[in-house]
Amino acid sequence: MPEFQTLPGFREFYPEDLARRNHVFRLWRQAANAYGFAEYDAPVLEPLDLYRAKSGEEIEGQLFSFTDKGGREVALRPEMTPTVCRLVGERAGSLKRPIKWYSIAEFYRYERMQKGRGRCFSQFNADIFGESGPEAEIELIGLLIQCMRGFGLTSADFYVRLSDRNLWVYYLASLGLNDAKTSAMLSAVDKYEKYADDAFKAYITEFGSLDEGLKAKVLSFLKINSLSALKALIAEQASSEKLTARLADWEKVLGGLDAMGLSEFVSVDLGVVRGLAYYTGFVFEAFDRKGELRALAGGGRYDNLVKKLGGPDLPAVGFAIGDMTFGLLLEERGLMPTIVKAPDIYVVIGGELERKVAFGAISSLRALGYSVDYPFKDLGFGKQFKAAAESGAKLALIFGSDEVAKGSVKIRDMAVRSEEEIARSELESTVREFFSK
RNA sequence: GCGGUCAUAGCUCAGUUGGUUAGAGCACAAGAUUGUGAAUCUUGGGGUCGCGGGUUCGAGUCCCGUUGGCCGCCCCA
Repeated sequence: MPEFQTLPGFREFYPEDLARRNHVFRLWRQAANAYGFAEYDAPVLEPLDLYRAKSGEEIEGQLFSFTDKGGREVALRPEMTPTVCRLVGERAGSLKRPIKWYSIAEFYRYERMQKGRGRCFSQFNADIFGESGPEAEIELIGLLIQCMRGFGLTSADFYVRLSDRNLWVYYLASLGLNDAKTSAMLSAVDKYEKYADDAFKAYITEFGSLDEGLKAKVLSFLKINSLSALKALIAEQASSEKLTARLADWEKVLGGLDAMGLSEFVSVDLGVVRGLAYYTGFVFEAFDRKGELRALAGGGRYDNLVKKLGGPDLPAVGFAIGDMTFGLLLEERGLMPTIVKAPDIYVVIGGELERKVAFGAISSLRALGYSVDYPFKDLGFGKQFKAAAESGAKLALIFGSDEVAKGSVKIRDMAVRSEEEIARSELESTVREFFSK
């Protein structure tokens, strides 16, 4: 056992682990690029107040926070949203809209570890600022789906549950609930899937009782799982113009996603409201179809947050995918590749004299961008060919005493085990030709 | 913050009612092998048995504590 252990909940990435992480990041970047999002990054350490302002004082218990040597209260970032709100807010006046940004970054939360959750993790974050209409939701949900589809996951593997806090607020208002009751009821809705009727306990504690008729209406709304069911319920209880008007936004979002060919990935599901109070419209979460894992991704509209954090009034919608649960899903589906780091070329060297000649060729091939490896110590040819085969190189070059004396080099195609002797002057062009096939 | 469970080599594990110097496979390295491919054989490095205390003539083994892993609860931006 090493004297100094890794801090609890932190991860180390040995080369194979990092190769897998890089693979995930690369496909996320590819998806974001395809959707026209620009990548940004920002400090890992932020003023503690940034998170207090967004989430309240109680957030501090779950942060890696401390006082720095200048007496500043700081925290390792637990999420990207406040940071990106600041970045965009500061330059909102000069950024072309819509502002479509993404980042891939590591985050830190001081909490208990569980499957799919650690104290440090990476997230892909994507946000659209400056568009209040549902067009932003279409684009963002499309990107979310592509971020998973790009790995070979299908609609049999995951889906996005789409809901809307506006609908809930309008609906509860039409049932006569005030703001306090609405917020308590949303919290109950959020918990209903897990706790069933017990989810209403907090509401009852706070407001004395829960009318059975009201509860039935809330439950029937919560169980809506299609646009037609939503329309029917609203038509039946049409007591709010806002509700009816909101249906047009739903038509747009679902219609847009359908036109993109993505409707099989999206379910209407008003049982999702997300716990966070700052969401102001559509909210969505991605889950594995089997329901074995915690949420893969989550997001929604937060039109008031940029302003709340000191920026201009700027509508926004965003989501994040965490790397831990997503990685578990890829592994379960056998979609996490075993990435083997192999050089293009392995060089077999006869001895000390030949090594000097070989170094010239190695250096020039490397300058051309080929990945070239060779043994540090003089080894028998048998060992070297074994090493060449184990390295995974596609080509082996042989600088033995015979070849060096003749000014030639043998070039061996490792896959078909065929060899050809060429003049050293032809090496670069021969290699180039081989790899262009 | 709470509960359950586990901890022996880089990895997977064995280790008798407590008894000599803690083992195996895989992996790694050297040699057999100074001109050709994942084999084979030989050899080697690598352990304060998570850490600390206790019981005992004697602890990897039993007891207590602690740290860490895993699983769950709370929470989940």
